[in-house]
Amino acid sequence: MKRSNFFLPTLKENPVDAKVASHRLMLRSGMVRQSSAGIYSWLPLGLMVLKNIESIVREEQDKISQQILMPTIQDAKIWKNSGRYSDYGKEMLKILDRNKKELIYGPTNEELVTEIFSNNVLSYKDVPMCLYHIQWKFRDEIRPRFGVMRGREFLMKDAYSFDLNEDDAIHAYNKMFINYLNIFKKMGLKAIPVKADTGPIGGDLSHEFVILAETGESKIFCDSNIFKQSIDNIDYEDKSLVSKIVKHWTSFYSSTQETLDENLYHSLVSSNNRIQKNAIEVGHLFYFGTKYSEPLNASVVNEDGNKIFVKMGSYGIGISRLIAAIIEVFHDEKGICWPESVAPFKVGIVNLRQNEKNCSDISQNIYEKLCSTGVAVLYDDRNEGAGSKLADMDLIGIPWQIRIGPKSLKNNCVELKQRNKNDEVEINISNIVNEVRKKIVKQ
RNA sequence: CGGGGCGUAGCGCAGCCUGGUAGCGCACCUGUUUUGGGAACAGGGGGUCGAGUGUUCGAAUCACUCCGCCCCGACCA
Repeated sequence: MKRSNFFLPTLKENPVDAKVASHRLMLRSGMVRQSSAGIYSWLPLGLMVLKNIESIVREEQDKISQQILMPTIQDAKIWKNSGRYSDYGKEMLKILDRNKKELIYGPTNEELVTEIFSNNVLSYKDVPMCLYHIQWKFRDEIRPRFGVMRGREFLMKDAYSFDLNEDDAIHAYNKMFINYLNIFKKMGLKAIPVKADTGPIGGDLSHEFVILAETGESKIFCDSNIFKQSIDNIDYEDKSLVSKIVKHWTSFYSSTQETLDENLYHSLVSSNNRIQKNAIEVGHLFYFGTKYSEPLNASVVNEDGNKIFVKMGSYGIGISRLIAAIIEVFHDEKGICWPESVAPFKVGIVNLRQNEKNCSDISQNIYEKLCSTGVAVLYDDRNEGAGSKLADMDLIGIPWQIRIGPKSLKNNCVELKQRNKNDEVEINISNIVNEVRKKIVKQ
């Protein structure tokens, strides 16, 4: 993509309403624009990142679940049947259609997915089943803030598992647990599972996945050893291995403010391993058994011919919130520093002297070669001052920068710089494309 | 929902108290000179002053009503 053709309205100055780094940087880098309180439009750069995160989530979830797509608008009736129509209260956006039929804009999908299941799955032979979808949700938050971190409209991946018995259901829960660790790892994040409150979703087993960040809205308490643990891809059908891994991860004390047991915390974690920090919640697992399957009559007939209600769990990841969380973790005073896996472009070319033919020819040439090898590259071909082009490139956070100017062209070289490192290296023009490709593949 | 604050050009703000032709910086357009960390000069465009009602010869400015947005508290991916 050439910058001159790319819709990227960056801002030099800080919007006064944006209080946290991620919000400020998302506005300044032209990723989003606010449309209403807690409601945002996604501009090309922001949408690219959103799609990248979505792909990572999809790739992993496909290993243990099947993707569907449910509507944003739901019939209020199923919410009345589950009893949540009133429980959810004012957070739920209620709508009347032309026939005065009551609809809602979905804040989550337990009811709807349960209805789909109950209407279409009748036999124990069709479970276990796990379905997920990635869809916009709306929760009429009392106070939306911090940009997409706590928007009212947000993109969420939510998965739902259906099992015959509690043992199988826990296995589904555990698979999701490990799947989440892998998802966040792929985004360069160190997410930690925290024992959690179940909130209005309900149930008795629940973990939040959180990312440590100054601006996080919840406080967590945990054992620092949890950060030293690693996760690998595994065979999800190996029930005992899955359970063993989850047991291992949950053996380290971690809790939110709400579930903190101070005595237990102090007895299990030595004082120099205790971490008490702000964190951003980016994922949540719930096991809630038959809480929805009973009222919504989601049952299957088992081997003995008896009708049994399925045991369910639900599992969310805040896709749009993750962007904010990633920026909170990966930024500096100049702007965003994207992890490569989610970066909108892998490489940015900064032509420092657009109106010198030599610089422009070489820039254009490198740009074309990188494009033709499938590298996502943004070429800043505008006729702007070098300073402003460099500052802009730093702001939008592309991981690799190729800087092309007279200084190094004298040596037949261009400069390669990693966004989050200070050193830049001169590389011969004839090698630059291969060098960059090697670095990108290696990561 | 309680408490506080703010709505004037795309962004940041002044003007309002004390009513009298709507301003500044950045951004944008044209031209020239520039170019290694957000360039300089010259010229230019852009506003139903959040909306409505009232007071007045006259309202961005005063009064009332409504709306929107932000911040602080109790809920949540």
